[in-house]
Amino acid sequence: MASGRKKAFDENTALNAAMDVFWQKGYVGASLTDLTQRMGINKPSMYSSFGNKEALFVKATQCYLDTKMKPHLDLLFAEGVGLKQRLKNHMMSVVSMQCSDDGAKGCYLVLCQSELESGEIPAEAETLLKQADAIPKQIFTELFKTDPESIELGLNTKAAENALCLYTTLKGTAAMARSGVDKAQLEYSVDAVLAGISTQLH
Amino acid sequence: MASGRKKAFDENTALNAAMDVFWQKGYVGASLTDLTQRMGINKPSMYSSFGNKEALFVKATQCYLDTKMKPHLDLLFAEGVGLKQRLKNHMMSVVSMQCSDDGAKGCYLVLCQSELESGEIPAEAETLLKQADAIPKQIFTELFKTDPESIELGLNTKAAENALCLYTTLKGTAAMARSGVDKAQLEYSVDAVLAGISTQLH
DNA sequence: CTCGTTGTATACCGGTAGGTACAATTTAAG
DNA sequence: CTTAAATTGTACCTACCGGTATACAACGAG
Repeated sequence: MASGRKKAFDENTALNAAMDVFWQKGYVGASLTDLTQRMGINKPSMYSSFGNKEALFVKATQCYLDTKMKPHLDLLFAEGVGLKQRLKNHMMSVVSMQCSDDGAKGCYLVLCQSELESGEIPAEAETLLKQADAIPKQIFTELFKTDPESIELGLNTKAAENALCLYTTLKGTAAMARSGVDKAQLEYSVDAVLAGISTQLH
Repeated sequence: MASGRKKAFDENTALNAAMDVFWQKGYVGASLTDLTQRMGINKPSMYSSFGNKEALFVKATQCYLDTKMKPHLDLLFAEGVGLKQRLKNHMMSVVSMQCSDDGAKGCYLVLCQSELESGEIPAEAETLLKQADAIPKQIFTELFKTDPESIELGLNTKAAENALCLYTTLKGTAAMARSGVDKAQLEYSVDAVLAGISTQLH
């Protein structure tokens, strides 16, 4: 009996705002004052809705993976597009987001990496970040191994190797974007890497 | 008259220790407790010798540029070595350092980049970091423009463009190394980029 | 030795971090 | 309207941040 006062804010909207703050400042750099202000709520509301800063970070990270990272990965599996073009589309999509003016910049995962290494991020969030970090690697490798076009081109033997090369290059673009490198330069880099791989395999 | 007590520590050793801490944790992440503990001194000694945290950071960053960054750049100007080989030596040297077990990892400049963007680094240090960030770019461009072999290969017209590509790729390797990518993979990436550039120019 | 100078050690300053106790307020069931 | 459950805002907790006042220890000149 009795079901209490209604929430005066939307949890999902608030979570998106928190994601942006973490994305801009990292886990340690984002203070509760920063977070709650941008979320439009006060601290007790945050604690009752999300648990604590760590739990909020975990949920915000999951939100990033679902809404920001997945669209890029989907381009790798677009139907009716050749392997090479899909790879390019995928990488250019990442470059494009990194260089856009709206929203936060830089790779969420790369941004948190230094905090991971110095042990400033709690255990549960650390596990999630490491799992998320492994996703593109797995997908790239899997794609190279199972894609018909890849096998036809004789790429299967060097699949893992090439997947790793693309994956590392892709991760690099995030750091470059955050260093103020512009879009054209990044696209040129992506082209160069793709050309390099083609050369080595033909 | 009277010349006071002698210092019980070596300033240069202490500065190197401070550099390592900043390198691992960034400017904001490195607390005075972290710093002074690793430097083997207490806070008043640090303040009397270096001024404050900001001044210490500026000196530590200068130390990084002189002792860590310069050796890599020197490889670009080695005598009796071809341009392509010098570029490769230079990039592999960076990869090698990033993947070594001793000392801190990652690019000092990339590490501090997020703090730069969120305005957490004081003005003087910010200027120094931005200048340092521009050095490799300038050197790469200059090298492409003035190197006889480069001109002979007809690279001069696309010099700046290629320099930027190499520069961005190089910066990317630092982020990759910090993400746990191993040495062989990074070397493979460097090879791919160099191959890609050769393809585009011949 | 005395004395001024310099470095070291401890304890402390105001400010802010993450987190919480508590009272006031809103809601719906009875 | 009463009442119990849930959310809200304010004020506060301890811990640590960068920075410093102060007392003490080590030195060299005279």
